[in-house]
Amino acid sequence: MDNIEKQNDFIREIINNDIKTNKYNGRVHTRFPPEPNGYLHIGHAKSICLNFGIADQYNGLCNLRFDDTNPSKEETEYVESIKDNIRWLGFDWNDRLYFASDYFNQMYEYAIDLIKKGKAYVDDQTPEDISRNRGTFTEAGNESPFRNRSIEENLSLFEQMKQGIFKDGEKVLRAKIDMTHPNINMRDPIIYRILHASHHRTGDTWCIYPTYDWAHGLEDSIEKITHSICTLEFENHRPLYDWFLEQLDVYRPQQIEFARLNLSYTVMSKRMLKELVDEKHVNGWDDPRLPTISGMRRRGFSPSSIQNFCKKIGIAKANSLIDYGFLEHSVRDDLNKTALRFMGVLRPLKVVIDNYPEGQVEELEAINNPEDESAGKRNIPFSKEIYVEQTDFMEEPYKKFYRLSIGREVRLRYGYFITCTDIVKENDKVVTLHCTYDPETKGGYAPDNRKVKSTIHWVSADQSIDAEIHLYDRLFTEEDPTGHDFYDFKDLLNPDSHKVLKDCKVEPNISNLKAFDRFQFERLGYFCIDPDTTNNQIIINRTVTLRDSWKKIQKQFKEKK
RNA sequence: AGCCCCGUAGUGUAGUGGUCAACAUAAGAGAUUCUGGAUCUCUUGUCAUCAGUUCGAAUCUGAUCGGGGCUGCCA
Repeated sequence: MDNIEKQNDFIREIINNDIKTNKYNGRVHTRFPPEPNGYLHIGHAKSICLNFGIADQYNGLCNLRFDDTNPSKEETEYVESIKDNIRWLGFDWNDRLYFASDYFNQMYEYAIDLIKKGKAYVDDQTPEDISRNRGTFTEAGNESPFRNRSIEENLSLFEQMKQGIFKDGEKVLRAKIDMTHPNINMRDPIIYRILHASHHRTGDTWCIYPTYDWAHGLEDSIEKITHSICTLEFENHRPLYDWFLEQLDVYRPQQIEFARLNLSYTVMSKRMLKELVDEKHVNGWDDPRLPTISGMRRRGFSPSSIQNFCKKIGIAKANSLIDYGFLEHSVRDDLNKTALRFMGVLRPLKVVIDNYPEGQVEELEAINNPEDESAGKRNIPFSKEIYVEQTDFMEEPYKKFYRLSIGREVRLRYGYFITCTDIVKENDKVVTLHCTYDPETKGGYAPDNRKVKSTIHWVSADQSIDAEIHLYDRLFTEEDPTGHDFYDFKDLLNPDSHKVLKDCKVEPNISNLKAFDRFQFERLGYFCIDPDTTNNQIIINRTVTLRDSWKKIQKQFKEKK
């Protein structure tokens, strides 16, 4: 709560000022207005946290409103996924679920009002002519030959548009502003177009649909929004937003723009994400490699890690590119405090403890979360044959390698000290380690207080269970895959973004977990149970590795060579 | 080229005329530790440039340079 109070940015500053000057009688009412034409991504999460967060902070309200003004792109599937995602993130719109399509009648009436004021006209020009006559950045546009029709004619033509007399593209309704305006958006923008398409909610009731510019401000006005927060590309539309509401003489919210989120090594445009999904470069909208909310959930991100991330990146008007590492830090930070710990071996290497009694199985006590005592303890089975990680053994160790090697003693986490005495190779590959254990070191402590250089994780061979573990890496090989003029972003996909490990061994307690449960495999990283898990096949996704200073040492070692 | 927006450590954000420019993260060094994790300490900036206003400028003014957006019947 304290950090919420302290959170400040230029938008909250505007709100503070509006409250001070009593601009909206102290009211704060925001909205999150997704178009249901795709799945939500982390960029939307930033906007959700902003809009719902502001409402919370100021004891205001935040509406969920679907901006469904284009029937050709929108689907009910997306509506449901968006609602699920917002709820999962931890926000609630209560009973304020709205659709732009709920206001189609009202928007139509407003359009008639605008025509009656002599501020809108029906244009018969072809799309090509309209475009040509709009002018360019440096040249003014030309007025349409249909611009000065009488109000009566416009009214009747607009009525006929609504009745379906005309074909798509044959006529449009335009605002009558100024064809020489330096802001191209003000050069008689189109506010209604003919689309003989079935709408996901209104069906075939309408064949004319409002454009964004016409609809958005009206939606905000109807809902008595105070602060209409959107992204930077709408900055040049603000004069229009204000113009419409002023002409109509209705309640006026204020539009405020902020910079959208860019994350390195991924793409954040719905069009591109849809392309990746449709062309099967990824396995659906919830592919764990995608920055979609559904994908991140499946990958193992927690709602609070995403909320914290959004809070920490801040709100500003400067375009920026956030390092993917910052997102990783946010999950680690959250999961370190909350995730239960287990042991699992990704690439098993068999270890036979020669002096351990044949057939004996003992239960060893392990701590569930060293950061949270209340998480308690659990037992894990130990026996003569165990698996350790292949990478925890080196036949010819680097100078700074502290783990297993012939003659080396290490601690098995929550187990015993073991010393490697011999190795077995097949085709030059180490397949089995022979070790001895010190019975005095049960639980991981040596009575003589001798130290051991490292502690490694393990699972009992017979008592472990099999699992398929999926490892993920960045989706693209370039920091900004859309920033290249000569490459299509899909040419920059990382071919190694998804690896499947089929022979993993994990401790038996894992079988108690259910789909989407998040946990840590000690020393490896944070993981999550994949929803495709069945009774005979456990599938686990790796969210992120632990910070790995060994990787750095290794890199330095290789560079020195 | 016209209009609009933006330039503070590698990255991101704060700083709204007055102590050594703050915080987070990353990187590097050290301490500590039964996760090479976590934790703790230290190190890392011509505040885009130039000129002006002022006793005093990251903060105000102007110019320049650099980045982004805008010519859908998309949002």
